[in-house]
Amino acid sequence: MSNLELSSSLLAGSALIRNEPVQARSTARLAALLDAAAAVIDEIGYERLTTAMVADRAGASIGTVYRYFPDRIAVLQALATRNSERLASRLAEELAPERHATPAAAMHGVLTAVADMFRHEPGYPSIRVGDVLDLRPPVSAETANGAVATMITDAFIARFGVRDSAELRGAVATAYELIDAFVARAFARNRDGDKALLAEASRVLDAVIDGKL
Amino acid sequence: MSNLELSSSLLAGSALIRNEPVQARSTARLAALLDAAAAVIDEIGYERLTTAMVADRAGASIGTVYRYFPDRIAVLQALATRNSERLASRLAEELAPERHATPAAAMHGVLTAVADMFRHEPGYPSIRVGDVLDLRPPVSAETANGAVATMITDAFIARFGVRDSAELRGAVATAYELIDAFVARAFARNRDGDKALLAEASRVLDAVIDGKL
DNA sequence: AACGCATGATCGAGTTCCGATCCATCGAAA
DNA sequence: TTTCGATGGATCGGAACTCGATCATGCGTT
Repeated sequence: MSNLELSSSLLAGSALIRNEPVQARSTARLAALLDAAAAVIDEIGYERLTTAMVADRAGASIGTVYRYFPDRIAVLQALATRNSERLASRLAEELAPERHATPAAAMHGVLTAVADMFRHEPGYPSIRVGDVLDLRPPVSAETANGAVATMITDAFIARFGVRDSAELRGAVATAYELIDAFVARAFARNRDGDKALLAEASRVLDAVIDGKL
Repeated sequence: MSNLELSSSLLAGSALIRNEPVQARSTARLAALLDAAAAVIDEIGYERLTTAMVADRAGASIGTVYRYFPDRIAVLQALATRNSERLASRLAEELAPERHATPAAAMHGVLTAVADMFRHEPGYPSIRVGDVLDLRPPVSAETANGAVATMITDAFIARFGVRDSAELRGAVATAYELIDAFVARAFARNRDGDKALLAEASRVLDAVIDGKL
C-alpha cells in the first residue's frame, strides 16, 4: 500500500469523524475546521483550545463542529492524523527514486523533511502525532513513530533494494526516533529550529546508522 | 548549588502555587493533592483528570485545591515539577562518588535511573516534565531536559574532575535527550518497559558518547 | 503554663464557562 | 417540488473556579 493514497482515506472512516462529508462544500468545511484548530493551537496550545474557538475561526457554528467531530479530543486527534498524513506524503516525496543515492543520504533527507514540517505546518510542533494526547487505552498497538519508521523502511526496500530484516527495521526505527526527539527539541524554544541542535541531530544520526543501512 | 535542596524550593516561589504553605499540615496537604493527581493520572490519563477528582482523592474540598493552584493545568505542571525534582534527587544518588568508575558508566546509570522513574513514580510516564504540556509561553528559557543535562554535567565535573567545556555540556545534553526519548518509547505501550528497546537505548548511548565523556 | 488572637487553612454552595446536544431552518441535488 | 445533507445557535449538563463563613494553629502575652 502506498502512503500517498492514505491522505484522504485515513481520516474518513475512522471513529474521529462523525459524518462522512457528502456534498463538496462540506469537505472544505472539514478542512477549514482543522485549519482553524491548527491556528488556535499554534497560538495558545492544544490544552487551552476550545470548540468555540475552532468554530469561530472557521467561520462556522458550534453545531457544525459537532456534526463532524464526536468531541473536543477527536478534533485534536483528527488534526494529529492529518499531520501524520502530511508528513507521510512529504516523506514519500523525499524518498522518491531520483532524490537520494544511498539509504544514509535518504535518512538525512528525512531529517530535513521533519524539520520542514515543524517549521511550516501550523500546529505540527504541538501535536505532530496522536501520541501526545495521553488517551487510555492507546489508540493503536504501534506508536506513531513506529508507524512512520515502518513506512520509511518499506520505501527503502522498494527504492534501494535492501533486504528486509528485523535488524533493518530496528535500525530505521531507532534512527527515526532520534530524528523526532532532536528536531522536537530544536523547535521547543525556537520557532525556526535551533541551528546547533539540528546540526547535532545530523551528527548523531550518522553515529547511529553507521554501517547499518 | 546542590540538587537535593531544590526539592522543596522549586515548586514554592513559582507561579504554579498560589499560596505558600506555612503551617505543617498544609505542606502535607499540598503533597497529598499532588499524590492524588498522580494517582488519577495513572488511572485515566491527565486529559481526563478533573479538579473534583483530585480533591476527593486527597480528602480535601474543591476550595482547597484552588487555594494552592491557580487552575487545573497548574496542578499538572506542579506535578511535572515535582517529578523533575524527584528525578534530580534520584540522579544525585546515582552520581554519588562511590557508584560509578567512569563517566560512561555513570551515564548508563542515568539510563537505569530514568527507567526506574517510569516504572515506579506514579504519573511519571504521562507527565515526566513540564515540556509535554504544551503551554505558551514556555515557562523557562531552558527545556526541562536541558536543565537535567546541566545538573548531570555539574555532577560529572565534581565527581570525575573532567574539564568543563561547551563540548562536554553538549555531549551530555545529547546523551540525555537520547535516554529520555528511548526510555519514553520503551514505556509508551508497556508498563514495565520494553526490554528490547531499553537494550537498544543502551547500545545507542554507547555509540553516541563514544570517546566524548 | 494557659490564654487570646491574628492569620493560615478549610469548606462547599454558588457562579461562570465550556463541552456537547437538539432541533428549526436553509439549500443543494434529483 | 421533494428529499435530505448541512448549518446555526439556543439550550443543557457538568466541570472549572470564586468567595465569604468557619475552623485550626501557633505565637506573643501575661
